[in-house]
Amino acid sequence: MTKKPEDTPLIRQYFEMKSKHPDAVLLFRVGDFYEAYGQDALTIVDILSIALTKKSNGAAGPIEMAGFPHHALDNFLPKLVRAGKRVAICDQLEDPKLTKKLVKRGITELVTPGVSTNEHILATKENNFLAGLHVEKNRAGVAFLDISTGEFYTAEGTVEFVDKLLGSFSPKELLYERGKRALIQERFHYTGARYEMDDWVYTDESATTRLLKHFQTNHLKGFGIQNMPLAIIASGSVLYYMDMTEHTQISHINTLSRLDETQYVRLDRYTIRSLELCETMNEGGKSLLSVIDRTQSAMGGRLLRRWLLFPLKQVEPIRERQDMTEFFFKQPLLSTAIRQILGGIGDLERIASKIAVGRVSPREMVYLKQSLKAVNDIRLACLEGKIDELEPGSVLSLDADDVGYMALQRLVERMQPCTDIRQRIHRVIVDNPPIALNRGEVIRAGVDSELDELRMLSSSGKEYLMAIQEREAQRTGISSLRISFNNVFGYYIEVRNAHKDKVPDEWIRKQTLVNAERFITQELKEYEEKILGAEEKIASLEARIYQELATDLCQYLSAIQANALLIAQLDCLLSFATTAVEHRYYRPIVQEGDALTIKAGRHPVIEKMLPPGEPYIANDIHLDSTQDQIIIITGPNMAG
DNA sequence: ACTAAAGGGGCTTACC
DNA sequence: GGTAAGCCACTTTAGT
Repeated sequence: MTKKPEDTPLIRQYFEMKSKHPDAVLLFRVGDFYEAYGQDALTIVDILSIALTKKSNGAAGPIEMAGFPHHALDNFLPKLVRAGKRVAICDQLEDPKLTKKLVKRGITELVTPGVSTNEHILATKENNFLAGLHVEKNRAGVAFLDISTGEFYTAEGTVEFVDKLLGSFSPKELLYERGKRALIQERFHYTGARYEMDDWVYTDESATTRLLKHFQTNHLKGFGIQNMPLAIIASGSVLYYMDMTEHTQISHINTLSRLDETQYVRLDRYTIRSLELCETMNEGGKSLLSVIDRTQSAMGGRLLRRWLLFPLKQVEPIRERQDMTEFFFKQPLLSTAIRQILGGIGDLERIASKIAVGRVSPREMVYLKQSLKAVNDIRLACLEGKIDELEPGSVLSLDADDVGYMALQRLVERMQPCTDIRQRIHRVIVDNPPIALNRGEVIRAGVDSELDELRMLSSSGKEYLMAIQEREAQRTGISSLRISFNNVFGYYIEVRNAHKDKVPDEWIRKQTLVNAERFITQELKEYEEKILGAEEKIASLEARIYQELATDLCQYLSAIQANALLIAQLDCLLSFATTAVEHRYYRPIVQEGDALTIKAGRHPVIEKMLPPGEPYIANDIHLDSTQDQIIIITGPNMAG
């Protein structure tokens, strides 16, 4: 009888984790490295072009292995995701020092094309939507979620309508019920990453429960979807997927917006593509978006793209946008000031999301503080005409009766000063913190007395080392004697070879370099212990205080998000005004009816693509539903 | 400018 | 029997 050769405990642990997500590549944290074994090793070697090696695996014989240090995850993870892989990240869950056995490990995140908070995977001015789809007969429900910004939308309607939404949102990943692959392939024109989930997820009850629990509410009326069973199921399936991919801290997803069929012109994917709204079909071309995008902020950029893909249908909201654009057009001083301030505003939406998922960096926190201050500056500039950024102390006189200004005021008044958040961050975090939170200098002095004491201890220890250096230099007569630090020996005394003979007997030689020798002494090691001990405590204390602040900020997420949306709108409107000035665009008169009249019209993209010096020949167009229903345009089809 | 070692777990091998 | 030393991906850093 032959016994099946046993894997070693580590490899067994790997395949245990692997069995939870068999369709994902598993990156397994072992010490400083993320490792993959067996088939996964072969896969990542192929995608990442790294070396294949092997790991001994007891009686079962060596197993394929590949890996990279944990700090390189940001480089490699996006490559795997872009190659269409689902990647399960498995981390160590306990301190290896506290156990003699194999360290406990667990999957902390499943990264997929549609679920990513990693900025190396995300495009700044583009959303990263995950879509959930549910079809029944001729109708379908759909939900779109961008976990990196917290935006969550849903809709229900004919298959044709939902297919158009898929075209406009262009999600990076599509979820649907297992077994419906053929049906979905036949009815929808989606080509990206897809994932099938169990049928029990697609029941009204399971979805409703999930939505109510997530939003902590008693009914779905507040979202206006109580009579949209397919939309409810689609939305619920998306939330289930968050759970499944270990994204459990998602309090930034705090509302579900119903996409209203009646408000927007529906564009299908062919129209979007052939009009080259966002992307061009040929090399070196320009999309309409790239020609008109003068937004300064990331969220403005994302909103402009959405405005372009969801053209308004109703006259009133169009006019309101036009009024505000015209106001900016007529106020170059204010516009310039605001544009400048906008340029200094960070990605509020994505910072808010990072706070929620617990991955905000110290530098992002300071950026948040500065950005919220900038929001308030814009508020004051628009409401009171204060343009300190441009000319300190000067105040513009704005026409209070201007319809555009009134609309702008209504928008800006909703911005929140967020003084609380700004003060909290300011009180706790230093002005120029490091990106990462590992070795100190993040928390401001005076925040915590224990921290201050430890810092004193550490710095006085260092001062004492300098005193030792001076004393020993005098005692031995070695003037070039230096005390310094490295990770191998800690603190040591370095002596140039020229003075080798003057070294006292009690010094312990540790290392010989080409033209110097390194020694330690009893005294040095004693102080080293004090200093390193203090530094270790400083690091853990700082981390604790930092986490407290980060958790505390979670209660303000919706205020930050509200500001982000208002800034995005303002940014888009200002971008329109900027483009209008630059390209000499005119404000079209929009009214009910079906006539279209263009006088001396120019195609925005073609005009930009002309070689320098070549004039654009503008042309007139008139179309309506009674007299001039058809016109024939000859030549290259570039009339727009 | 170039090279070698460290980084940290787990496993094997060598040695007492 | 236990313990110490060697190994291993990639990147960074220290040392030539």
